Amino acid sequence: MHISNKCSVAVHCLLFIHEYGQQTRVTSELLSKSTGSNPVTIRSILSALKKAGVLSIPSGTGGAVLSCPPEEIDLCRVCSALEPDFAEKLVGVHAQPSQLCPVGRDIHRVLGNVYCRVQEDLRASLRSITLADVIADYHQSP
Amino acid sequence: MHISNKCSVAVHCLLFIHEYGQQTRVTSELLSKSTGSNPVTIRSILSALKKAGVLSIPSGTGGAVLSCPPEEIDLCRVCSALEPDFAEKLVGVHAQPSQLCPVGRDIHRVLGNVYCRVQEDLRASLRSITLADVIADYHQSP
DNA sequence: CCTCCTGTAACTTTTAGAGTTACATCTAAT
DNA sequence: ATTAGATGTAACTCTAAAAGTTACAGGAGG
Repeated sequence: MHISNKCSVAVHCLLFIHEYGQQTRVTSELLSKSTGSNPVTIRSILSALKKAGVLSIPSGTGGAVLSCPPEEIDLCRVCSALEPDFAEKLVGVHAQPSQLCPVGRDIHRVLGNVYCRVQEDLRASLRSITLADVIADYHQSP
Repeated sequence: MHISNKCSVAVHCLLFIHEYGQQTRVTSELLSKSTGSNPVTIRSILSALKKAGVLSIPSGTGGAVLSCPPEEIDLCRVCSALEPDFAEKLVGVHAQPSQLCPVGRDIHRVLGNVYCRVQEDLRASLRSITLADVIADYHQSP
């Protein structure tokens, strides 16, 4: 029923890297402490973001830095990096409708058409929010 | 990462009831056969839709009928009936960020602001699709 | 009053997500 | 060169939410 919290952890990491990436070597260990997730999960998230061209990690020495201006890192890009077909999986579909029933035979096609619009709307919504927005919000007082 | 497939089963049931509710007594047993879900799950779904004023079920004798024109049954209403806070749960948030870290202390507030917009967009998207659309699609040839 | 249905509660099964352990590999510094 | 500290991944376990299952009380109509 929800997009996995990897997305939230990823945003947390990106914000952290933006704030401290210049001054500190931001390792998976450090991000693990800050997020409360374990280092392996962090590494798999950073690895996915790296493949998506969002950040880079000097091999051997470590320490993540953004390789893209925050305005160009939108949430759709982040979610896609973590889970390429996150939008398709948004709404679950029952697997075994009866093929003997006219409704059952057609329901997958019908739901596919319907959810397709919802998926595109979701992607558009996520595209409209960038890391720059998150950073701006972070710097506002509570 | 997804809205539970109850939503899909619910749409399946509503479509089935619209198509056959006049001629047949549509019981949870029958819907169970058509959807491939078990009767108790069906009953809990129908029960929720009943509370939302979408359909009615004569007590004792059974057999669901729509109590609302299909144009007024949108997917947001269906999802809300099944899971009142489905939109809030859309994107998972990591539970234990470090309170010792400036980013960790604020991340929940920031993510709340960000996801709020996504949630409202999702609701609007789901509101734009009604059972009438689903029925129209169903009656189109594949 | 007997049968068929719904409404629910309690328990079990399943499964996806996250955590854990382990280790190969790379780089820089000593 | 060797060592220390980092990433990249694979394999396994743990956990929690969703769905299935069993069971039974209660209403309506023949």
